[in-house]
Amino acid sequence: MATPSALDRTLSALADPTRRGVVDRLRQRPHPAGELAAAFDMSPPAMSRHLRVLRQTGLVEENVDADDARVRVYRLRPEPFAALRGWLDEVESFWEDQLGAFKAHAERTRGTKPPGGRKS
Amino acid sequence: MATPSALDRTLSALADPTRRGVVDRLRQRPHPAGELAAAFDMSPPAMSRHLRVLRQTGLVEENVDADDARVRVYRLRPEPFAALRGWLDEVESFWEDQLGAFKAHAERTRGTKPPGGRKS
DNA sequence: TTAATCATTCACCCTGACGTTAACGACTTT
DNA sequence: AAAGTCGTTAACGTCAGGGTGAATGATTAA
Repeated sequence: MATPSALDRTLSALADPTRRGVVDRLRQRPHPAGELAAAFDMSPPAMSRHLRVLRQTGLVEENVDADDARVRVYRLRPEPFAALRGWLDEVESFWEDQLGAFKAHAERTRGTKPPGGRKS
Repeated sequence: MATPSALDRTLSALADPTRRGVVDRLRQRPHPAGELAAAFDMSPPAMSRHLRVLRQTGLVEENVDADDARVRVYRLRPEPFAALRGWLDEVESFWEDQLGAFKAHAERTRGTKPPGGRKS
């Protein structure tokens, strides 16, 4: 594939347990990179790469700590989550449609079997 | 990894473009495995493996066609999507909290409308 | 200035995921 | 019964993803 879509990258990023753990942890408060590495019992390079992935998908943003410029503080960003929700809404509208069609059908026919439409 | 969580498997399954394409396609109507393989220009074994992944996470279900027992028809299942939505709601509550705090602050500072609380 | 700290990138290994072709089982058709 | 079709599993090759330790850059502490 030419270039993975934003949704591709968002879902791949969130598929990794470590990265989703980071997201969950950042829900509480922003964290420095080193704290995250320690929290997940992982070497700094490994965590750095995870954070880069999250950064590249826009799931987190990096800021230099005001008191110590060596420290990079990470926090969540909302946009990719909103996009994921948008896709999920679309998919789940499937069942809304089904339910609506079923209700309409039931109302028309009164006490018959659910729709079993086939063939294209 | 002891055993990947249901959310892990759901997100990994959906991270693959082909599998998400299958999900998108199944939104229209149920499809036989062969139709899906053809639609994505992919060998039957490759599609079969994708479908197995989707099945194992509960994202799709397999049924034998009523007219031709060789044909396996796949359709979407709602549960894993609901679970994903649940997690997404939790994550996004982060910003609701932020917004709530901001609204509360604004309300303390000057007089504004009260927040419409919505908790699960 | 020199040493220590924070986080990154670099070079490398290694497992797992995805694709292919070949073989198989189940069913349908002739 | 024999041949053809649908879909799966088996065996194999390839490549990206994720881990490590070493080296680098930037900043702070001694």
